[in-house]
Amino acid sequence: MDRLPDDIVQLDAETFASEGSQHHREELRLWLRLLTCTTMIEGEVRRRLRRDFDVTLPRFDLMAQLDKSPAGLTLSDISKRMMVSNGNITGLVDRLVASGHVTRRASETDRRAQVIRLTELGRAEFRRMADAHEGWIADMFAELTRDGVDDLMALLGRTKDSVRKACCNA
Amino acid sequence: MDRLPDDIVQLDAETFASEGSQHHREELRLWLRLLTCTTMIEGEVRRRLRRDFDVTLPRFDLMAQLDKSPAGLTLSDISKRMMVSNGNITGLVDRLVASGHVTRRASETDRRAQVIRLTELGRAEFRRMADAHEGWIADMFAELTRDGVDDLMALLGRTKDSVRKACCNA
DNA sequence: CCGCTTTACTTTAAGCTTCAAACATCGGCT
DNA sequence: AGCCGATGTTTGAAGCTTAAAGTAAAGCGG
Repeated sequence: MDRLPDDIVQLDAETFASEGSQHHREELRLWLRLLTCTTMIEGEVRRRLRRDFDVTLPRFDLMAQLDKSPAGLTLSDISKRMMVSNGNITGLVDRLVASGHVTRRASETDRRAQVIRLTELGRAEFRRMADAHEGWIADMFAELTRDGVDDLMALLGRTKDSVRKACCNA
Repeated sequence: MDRLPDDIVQLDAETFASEGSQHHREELRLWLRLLTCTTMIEGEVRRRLRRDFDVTLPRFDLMAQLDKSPAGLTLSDISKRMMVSNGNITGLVDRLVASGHVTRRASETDRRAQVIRLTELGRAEFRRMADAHEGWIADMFAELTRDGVDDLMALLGRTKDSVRKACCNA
């Protein structure tokens, strides 16, 4: 019987009126923390890529995708994998072609599509950057234990599934 | 004495030639997964903010900071809290002033600084958006258990500390 | 009080990003 | 063959973002 007042208090506090119809504070805090972690790492990687290799993060990311697919990728492929809009990729590729890091060539099977590939220069530069990059990332996660890394990996896997369900309702 | 060979093997594997000087693959995969989660959520939030409220994510984020600080914030405060460059905030605030969502006023104690505050319109609109936003986030994390949320929170807390040490060497 | 460093902000150039609209091509269907 | 919805790409406008350089004011140590 003396449990009830506690529940009421929780819903009745001033937080209720000012916050919204439900208390999803925990998830919100979780999201903000997730965003903070990503922003911190991303910012540092961006800074170091520019400082050490004079390259932007989007250029690096695009080259990373191409490095994983030696047969080449279409603009749409790249767009899906990088999770950015397709119009974005057009300009990014334009600039990478101009600097000699990638090539565009017409697809042989689809006259709408173009296949983008790393040039030798592009691949060589990417390898150098990727080496350094891998070390930076390792450093940033260095304080996590082996189990910490595994646990985080698993939890983020579940998060990804959860987000996918909520967004694509699939 | 028989420890030595193991260390050599570690550096001598074929991963060495193709990957870099150490195998930090796990951390790299973890980072990519973290980035994927954030990108998915951020993209969906951006899309919904635009669709339902015709507002951009940076504008929403800035208003969120101001909502948390009713006394107002200087441009530098905002810049630090949002973890974006200071030049960025100038333009963002300009546009928010133009649309009547925030006010700039000179600081009374520091003639260099300006205090930015939400207007009544800004606060009202932010509240509406924040309500919806909180629900969206809750939905996206809905498949995580209570413990999952707590564990993730804790692990990301440790990650944040680790990143901070690696970046600011402090 | 002067000079120096730091802090607050603005400006510019270059690049990134999205969205929406336009266009070409593809593939299936009749 | 011809239509039609889906897919691949480009374009343009608006806005976001950073880095770097510049101005102004604050604060500190002589």
